[in-house]
Amino acid sequence: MANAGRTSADKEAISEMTTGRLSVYLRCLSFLEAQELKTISSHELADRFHLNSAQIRKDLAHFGEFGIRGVGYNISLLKDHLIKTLGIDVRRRVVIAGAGNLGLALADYHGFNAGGFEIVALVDTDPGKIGQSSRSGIRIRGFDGLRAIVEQNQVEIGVIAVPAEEAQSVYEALADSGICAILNFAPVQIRARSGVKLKSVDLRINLESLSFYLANRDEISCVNDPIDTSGAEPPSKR
Amino acid sequence: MANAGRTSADKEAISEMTTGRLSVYLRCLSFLEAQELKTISSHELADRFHLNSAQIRKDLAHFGEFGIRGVGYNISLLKDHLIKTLGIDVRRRVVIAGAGNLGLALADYHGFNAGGFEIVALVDTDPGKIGQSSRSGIRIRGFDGLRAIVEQNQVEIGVIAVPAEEAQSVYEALADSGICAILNFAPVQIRARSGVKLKSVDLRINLESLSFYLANRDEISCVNDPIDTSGAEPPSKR
DNA sequence: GCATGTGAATGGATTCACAGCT
DNA sequence: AGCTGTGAATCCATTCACATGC
Repeated sequence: MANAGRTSADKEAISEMTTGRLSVYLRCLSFLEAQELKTISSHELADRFHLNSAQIRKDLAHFGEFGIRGVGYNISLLKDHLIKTLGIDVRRRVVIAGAGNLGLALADYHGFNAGGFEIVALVDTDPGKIGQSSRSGIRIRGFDGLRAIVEQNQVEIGVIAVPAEEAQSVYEALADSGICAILNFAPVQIRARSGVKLKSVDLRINLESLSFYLANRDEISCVNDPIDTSGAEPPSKR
Repeated sequence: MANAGRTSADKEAISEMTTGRLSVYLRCLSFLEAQELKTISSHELADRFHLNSAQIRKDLAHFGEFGIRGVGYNISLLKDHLIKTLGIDVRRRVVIAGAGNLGLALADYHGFNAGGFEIVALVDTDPGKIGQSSRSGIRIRGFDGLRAIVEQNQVEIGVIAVPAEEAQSVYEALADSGICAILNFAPVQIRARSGVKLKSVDLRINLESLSFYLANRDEISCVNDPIDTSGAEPPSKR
């Protein structure tokens, strides 16, 4: 297949700030495409979705020249490009560790079961849960069977949805099973091994942040925020 | 009540980066307190939890002088101080809009029902759901009754757990009902009104970020990340 | 001596503003 | 003309390093 410009093969070290925004742009583009729009300028995109046009251009420019000067960006072309860049043009299989409330909800969460992602199983140690299914039909299997599940289904992503105390050992087990990208929902700082990407989301922190606002709003210049786009840690300052 | 040093009454405009870390420090301190430790230096705290000691000191210094030079910080004193600063020394009541998978899971999620937060109800428009309860017993009530629920229970925080299309109007309804701090899980950029704090969490973005890593790991200097601490938007650049 | 609290220095990320292309 | 792509400028966050106080 002929590939205009470069592929994403330049090793410029893209920041997570940037990649997070790529996801946002992808959403915006899908929305616009659904409205039959053909092209859009970075300016209009910025206006519509409360973004900054220069930032959009800069983010996109990391991955090749994709706009047309004087015109803007072709919506569906750019969308496809972002899908490829984000690696969700191929199916990414996911296993969720922990079939508690959160794990079950994530398994049935539409955003986790569409657009390139497929949850192949939940795993849990509780014998009472094993063999059952989530509402939408994702099987709950034994935690022991993890490695087999991962191998048979080519699972690439693991989600940690277990209590804080177990999170570290579950991380290890997921990593041992061959998974090398892990999303952690337990409220602990997991000690990550190199080569196994870790991303942590702490739901409680967000509530606490709102509480802080409520407690201090008089003295605070109220600032609202866009979708959370994360920050990265300094390259292994061990 | 005598109040050593200042209270949090200096209007220095604390960044959300900072407040997010306060939550992290609070976790760490609770953990240490459970181990009967009495004091800790910023250095040791940094070592144990992979943080930066100067940053810890700077973050804490925003809220008064709380350490003792040559010694460190008194763990339980500092912990109490953080709890007050974060405003979770008083009970913060929460209502969740949307009794789908995510809403139900959040309602039963331990982190949302402890440490100062109390979920008083789920609300939904689906008549089939109204009257039922989540597994842990949170009632599902009609969306119409929102205002009454908010007033009777002094609800301060709203959580949006509805599909993207409905998120904006649910935001408006929550704001109209008197709530002024809202946590949004729908994958859309909500247009916030001033005076009503909005924080958005996009779960899908995190998966996409991992997918990006998988698709580009060869060309990327693998960097792992700490707990997501969010970023704030420029002060109303309307 | 040791650890805090903080100005100064560094490092990133965002924004500006314009050269260059269509 | 209009809009992209990008160096330069700005802003903000993190880190350093030391004066200050226990």
